[in-house]
Amino acid sequence: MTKKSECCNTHNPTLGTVEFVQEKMCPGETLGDLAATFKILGEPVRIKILHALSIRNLCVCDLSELLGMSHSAISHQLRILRTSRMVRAEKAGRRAIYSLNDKHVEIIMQTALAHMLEDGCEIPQGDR
Amino acid sequence: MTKKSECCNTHNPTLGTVEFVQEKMCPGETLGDLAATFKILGEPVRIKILHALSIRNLCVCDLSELLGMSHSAISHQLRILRTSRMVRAEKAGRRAIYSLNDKHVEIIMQTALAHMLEDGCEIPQGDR
DNA sequence: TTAATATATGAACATCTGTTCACATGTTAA
DNA sequence: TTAACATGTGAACAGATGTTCATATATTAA
Repeated sequence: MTKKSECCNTHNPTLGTVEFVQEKMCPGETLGDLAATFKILGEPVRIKILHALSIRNLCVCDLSELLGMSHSAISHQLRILRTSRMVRAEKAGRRAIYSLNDKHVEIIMQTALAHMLEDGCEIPQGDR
Repeated sequence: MTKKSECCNTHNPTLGTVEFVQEKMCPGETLGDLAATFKILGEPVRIKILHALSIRNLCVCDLSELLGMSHSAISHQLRILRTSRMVRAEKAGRRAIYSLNDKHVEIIMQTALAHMLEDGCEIPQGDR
């Protein structure tokens, strides 16, 4: 019998397929956390902050100057990155020196960058 | 002399630091593209769609059933994933069978997942 | 042809999100 | 202490975004 779903009024999903995939899928919570991580990385300002911090530890003022944005805007974004444990701050006098909290984010960024550049963009020649 | 920046009214960035980092940074456009990629991955629904498609090719109706969402919502999200070349659709009768367009997205997701699970979450023990 | 199925899409709407603005806290210099 | 500096944060605002609703197109069944 074709399954009558609650969400689909008039459609008939492929028989057995949904159950098959559902069993093999990661928990929804895990995928949600994964999406949350990507969401934080999905903002140009934040990516630039993280990328800059991978080169050298910087204070708010340096980042503000580097990215051409107000201190407030930078500080708000840094708070998001702090909350998600991607960066940490260390007080040095009246400055707050920010640095990457671990190597994970950097590796994820580098992995994504490598795959992004691998095809489609600026490298027309390739062996397939 | 301390540099007077246009964006900073009263702050003085660390001398020479901004120039040093600026030279080593990737082009802003590249980082923008990277953020755009992450932004698409930063939505739970889209992550779930991509994850499901990494297990088996599925039609809109299957995804709708699997994720408990309307066909319209799924279709809208699939359009975003199609536009960004993460998935592709193949017509089979009146169905549209969706599949991952390349292996890059899957690898990026797996990399991020591995690093996410490595520490802090559900694995208290670890060798450092 | 007619009806049902499967998908696609524009418009409206509500929500989320990033920036600006104003202000507060804390530190250093005079 | 007083003034300048460096950062943090709440509120307001504007722009981005995802879902729903209605509708359109196309395919299959009757």
